[in-house]
Amino acid sequence: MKKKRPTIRDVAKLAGVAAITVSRVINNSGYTSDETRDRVERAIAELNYIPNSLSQSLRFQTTNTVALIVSDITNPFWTTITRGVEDVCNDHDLHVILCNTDEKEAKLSKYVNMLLQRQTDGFILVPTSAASINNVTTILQKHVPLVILDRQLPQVDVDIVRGDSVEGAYQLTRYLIELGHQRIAMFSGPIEISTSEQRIEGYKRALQEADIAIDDELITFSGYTEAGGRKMALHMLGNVQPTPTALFAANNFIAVGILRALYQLELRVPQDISVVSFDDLPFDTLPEPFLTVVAQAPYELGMKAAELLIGRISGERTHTEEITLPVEVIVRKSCAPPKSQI
Amino acid sequence: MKKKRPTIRDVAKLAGVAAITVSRVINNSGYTSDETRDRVERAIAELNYIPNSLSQSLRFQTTNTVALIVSDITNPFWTTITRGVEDVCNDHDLHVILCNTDEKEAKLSKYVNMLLQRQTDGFILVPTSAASINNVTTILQKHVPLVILDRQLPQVDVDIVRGDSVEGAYQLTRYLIELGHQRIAMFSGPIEISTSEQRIEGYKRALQEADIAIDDELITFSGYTEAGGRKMALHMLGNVQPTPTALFAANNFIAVGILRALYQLELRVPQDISVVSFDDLPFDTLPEPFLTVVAQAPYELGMKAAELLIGRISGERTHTEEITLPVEVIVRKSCAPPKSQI
DNA sequence: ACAATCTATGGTATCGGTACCATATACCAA
DNA sequence: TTGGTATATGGTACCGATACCATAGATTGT
Repeated sequence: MKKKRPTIRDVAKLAGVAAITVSRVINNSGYTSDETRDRVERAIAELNYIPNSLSQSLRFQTTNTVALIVSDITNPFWTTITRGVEDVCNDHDLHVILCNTDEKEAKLSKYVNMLLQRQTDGFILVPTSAASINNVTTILQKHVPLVILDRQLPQVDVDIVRGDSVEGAYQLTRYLIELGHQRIAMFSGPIEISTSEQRIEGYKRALQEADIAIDDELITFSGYTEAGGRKMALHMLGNVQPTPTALFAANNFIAVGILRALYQLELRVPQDISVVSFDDLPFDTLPEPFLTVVAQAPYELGMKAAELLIGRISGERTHTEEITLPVEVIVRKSCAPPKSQI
Repeated sequence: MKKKRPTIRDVAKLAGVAAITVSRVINNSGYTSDETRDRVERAIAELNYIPNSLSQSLRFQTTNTVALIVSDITNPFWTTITRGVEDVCNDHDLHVILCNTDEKEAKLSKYVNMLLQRQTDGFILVPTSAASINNVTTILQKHVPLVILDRQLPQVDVDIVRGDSVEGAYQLTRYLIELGHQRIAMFSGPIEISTSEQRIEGYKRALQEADIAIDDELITFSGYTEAGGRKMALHMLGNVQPTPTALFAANNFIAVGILRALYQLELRVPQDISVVSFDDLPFDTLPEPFLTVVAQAPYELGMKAAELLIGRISGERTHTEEITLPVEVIVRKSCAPPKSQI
């Protein structure tokens, strides 16, 4: 015997007016006499009435809600992006629904369907793999605004915001080469994801420019996770000869796995081996950050994506945009010249 | 000239049946002949129809949505809680809306109002201060299920899940005392928050038991932030005499600020000064975590909160529950006996 | 053979808020 | 006085899905 929440008609009855009059008072639209306004306001206060935005959304065909679908908010890279998206959206009275896919295509599909059913006004989405194209086209078919974040999808004409993976990987690899490294291992993320490919591309380009032969044995793949990094590091340092003198982690969590594996192998960083990472990791080492990284600007990525999306939603923009934000190498203490050269 | 999404009536028209028949096909309710079912399914496929859950929610008076309101998902403590909540909710086909208050009462109010208007089925909420009681009663007045997380509010009869702050602070302080520390500084969070009070209470109790006089100069307050920790540490070590030999951070972000301040002051941890923290901080120092902490189990906190909430929503439970989860001291490397005693 | 039951389908009202159109009074200008 | 406009309020339909009741043919039991 739960008491039902009061509706606009309950307020109207109590105030002795029609429902539409209450609506006018609430929204300050049309004409209302001071006296009626007063009575209505008293009735609203007495009943503790709040309007039901479900019915408003149903009428207006808009929910003022956008979805942000990322892989894993446990990673500070994504939480920072999230804050960027939220801050911009809140300024525009848009609410953000946050979803984690854990890089699973099935979870992505589930969320996309759910969110479409709920009449979400727009999507900011991180594809989990090339297969995400199905979900992307599902959204576009329904003419719902969509911005892709971080990872490219081939052959879809859609807005995208991302960091410059190729350039970042290139610069970081060059940095290692300039320190004297020749055997640099690349610990990549999943093979079908564009950021993986592009980071490998930048890595290869830097090697080629320096006339260093590319050894495919030095490139391995796994998830963008600590467990993946650890596994790859243990394998690489146990089985590949000659042993690499520097390790390139394709993201921050992979770097964590690598560092932990190296510790277990009793290899010191940077004295015995150098490590660099794509993406920064706050508090990677206290009191001072330790990892040399190429950092994207995640907050700005989120902001830009939100701005693009809002442009679409408002209808102010109709041409597709591809935004690539610059990255920055931050040199810290995880690298040294290779051991043999010291 | 945006094309409108197809409705159930469009499907019905195309299939040559009534809307209600389409509804029956979709929901597998009532009777439908194989032939009709076929026609309807073809029509659904052709139009790419998906049902509008807004109207369903309006009818059913339920949205299958719960809100999780925390202070800041940048802090891994809250993201981990979030994952616990999400995992349980997803198992029950509930969707989670995540909101950050940044510890600001105004943001909390804004979210609570918005979420109530959207007919959210339940709330899991971290109060920002004692003033949050207004928002809490607003929710309870509307008979919407609510579980308070992490921080107690006095004089409200409401479900709550939290870690054992008093006991945790007590144990951590005892640990320091056993190492020989007598002057232990407490870097607390905001003064009106229950976890602050309780951690101070545990700290004081341990001191009293050891017959160590409580020096109010050794207790300072600020936000649960890195900036707060830094500021408090610089003040404490510059102005208070005799200087404390051990520092107690009331949360992980305060600990970060402290460690960075100590680095700036060229004090080594633990050789020159010991540091402990409430709440763990993943990757606080790579490759191996460094801080000695008392850890709550954030994932479990989130799970428990979600379970309590679901019990309320389903109506299976009507009495209020207060759950206090145990905490655990994790000794690592940030503490040593006080310098003078070495 | 006839009622009872099963199977299949549709009409209408409803959830809560608001757009649209209608109505009615007051006031001013010509 | 007439007409036009500003002010104030209400009735009805609609957004999309579905519960409830109604209808009607097919099937079964006695």
